[in-house]
Amino acid sequence: MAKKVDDLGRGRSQAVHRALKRAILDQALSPGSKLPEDSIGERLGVSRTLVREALVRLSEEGLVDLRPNKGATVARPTLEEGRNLFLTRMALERLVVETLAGKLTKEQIDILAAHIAAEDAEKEHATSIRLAGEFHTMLAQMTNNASLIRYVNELVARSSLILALYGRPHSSDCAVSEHQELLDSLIAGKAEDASKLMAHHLDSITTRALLPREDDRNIKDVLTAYAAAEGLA
Amino acid sequence: MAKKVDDLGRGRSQAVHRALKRAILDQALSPGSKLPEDSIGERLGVSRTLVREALVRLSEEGLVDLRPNKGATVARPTLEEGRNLFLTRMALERLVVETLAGKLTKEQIDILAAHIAAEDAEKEHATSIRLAGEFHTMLAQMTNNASLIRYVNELVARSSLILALYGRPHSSDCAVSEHQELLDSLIAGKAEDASKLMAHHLDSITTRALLPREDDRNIKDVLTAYAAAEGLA
DNA sequence: ATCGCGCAAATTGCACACAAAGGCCGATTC
DNA sequence: GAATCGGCCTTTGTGTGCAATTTGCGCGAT
Repeated sequence: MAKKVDDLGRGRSQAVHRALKRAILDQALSPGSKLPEDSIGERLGVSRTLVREALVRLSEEGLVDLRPNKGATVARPTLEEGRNLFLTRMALERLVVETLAGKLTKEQIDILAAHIAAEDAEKEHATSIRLAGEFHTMLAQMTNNASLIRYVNELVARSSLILALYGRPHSSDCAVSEHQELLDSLIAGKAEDASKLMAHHLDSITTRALLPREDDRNIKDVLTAYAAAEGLA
Repeated sequence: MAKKVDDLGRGRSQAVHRALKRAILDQALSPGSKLPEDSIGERLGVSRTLVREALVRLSEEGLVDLRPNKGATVARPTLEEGRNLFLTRMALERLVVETLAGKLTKEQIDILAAHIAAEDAEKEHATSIRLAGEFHTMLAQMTNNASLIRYVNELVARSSLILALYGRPHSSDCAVSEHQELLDSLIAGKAEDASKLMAHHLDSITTRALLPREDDRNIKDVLTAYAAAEGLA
């Protein structure tokens, strides 16, 4: 799944980067967790230097917060940031499907169809989330547009964080049927339809997973915000 | 111009980052230039460690290429990457103006109008390019959408690189009149118009500065590429 | 004269050591 | 008894040294 192009870069620092990224996306490290340089380095068998480099990269990707003299923590986006992020994501992913509509090769279609099948079969929630995200990154990948790929990857990754924080426990975050419909319009070459479907799809996620439970979610929100401000948990 | 949020982060490493970024965008360091860690550090009065951190950040922003064991060079995007980049930029900046249409405060309008006036008055080419870019980043800034701001900033910066490499010497890269029209539709709250204008505006840049003169541009292109390969200016 | 081999210089990769800043906890004072 | 001050301890910030890799050059062989 990790692309070859990611494997270039400087050897071990990239390895640390991937390890941490994976840990964060798997929620082995939950948002807000402290990320002390030396304990991470110790655990991974490298020096602080490399951990530091990885942390800088991760902060640049928006997955960790890096506060001066206070160290790194797993990013804890606000609900507001989350909504804005999905807005940005929508703009970019619309470009993705518009670019792809009617241009998919047979091989690509097969890959995507297989992936959707895998999503459909998956039972475990965490894995299911990862697969859903991968569907989006795979689409981006197929555009062959480097900056687009990069940003969509980043945004999808951060979306995981958002959903981890604010998502409802068992909302099927990406409806598999929507992925299938999307693929169908892409094959049919209906760019406009695909764009609309993607917009609707992402909008569904925000309304389905983020918006509802506004009342008690807000309470929790406010509490955690203040807790952080006071330096509590 | 540099935002406060950029000034947070770790003091001196950020300073190095900004210095290099500025140098690159001003074309004091032209695309393809080598960026040895120690000579930069010596020049700026810091150690390689900080330079390294800055280079990692810059590579993450796509302004420098970082190749394993081969060091850092100022990024040298291909023409293809350039076109893709502008495609991505278009998607995001359409979101920017759609978000902003009819929502600008009086203060914001004044700031933008003043900036356009400054652009209009500017005679020097390099400064004029910078101002034109700043107009776009200012717009993004006003959306208050963190990820959107970040990406537009990055893309605008990289656009400078592209234009430096492939732009025609005296093409007015951003027609000031187009900025004015854009602002007018934003004030009028015509989101659709603004979006179209932005798309047209960016498309103009690519066709005006990138696409035309395909023949001799290609020649020059090949020449500069080979020149760099041979270590010539 | 050209090609190839190998050594030397330059540059990066990485770790460690020291300096400084922040946080925690106990002591002291009101 | 609570609040504040002070010092220790933990964690980050930064410089430097050494090993490894790459690049460039020169010498020798064909």
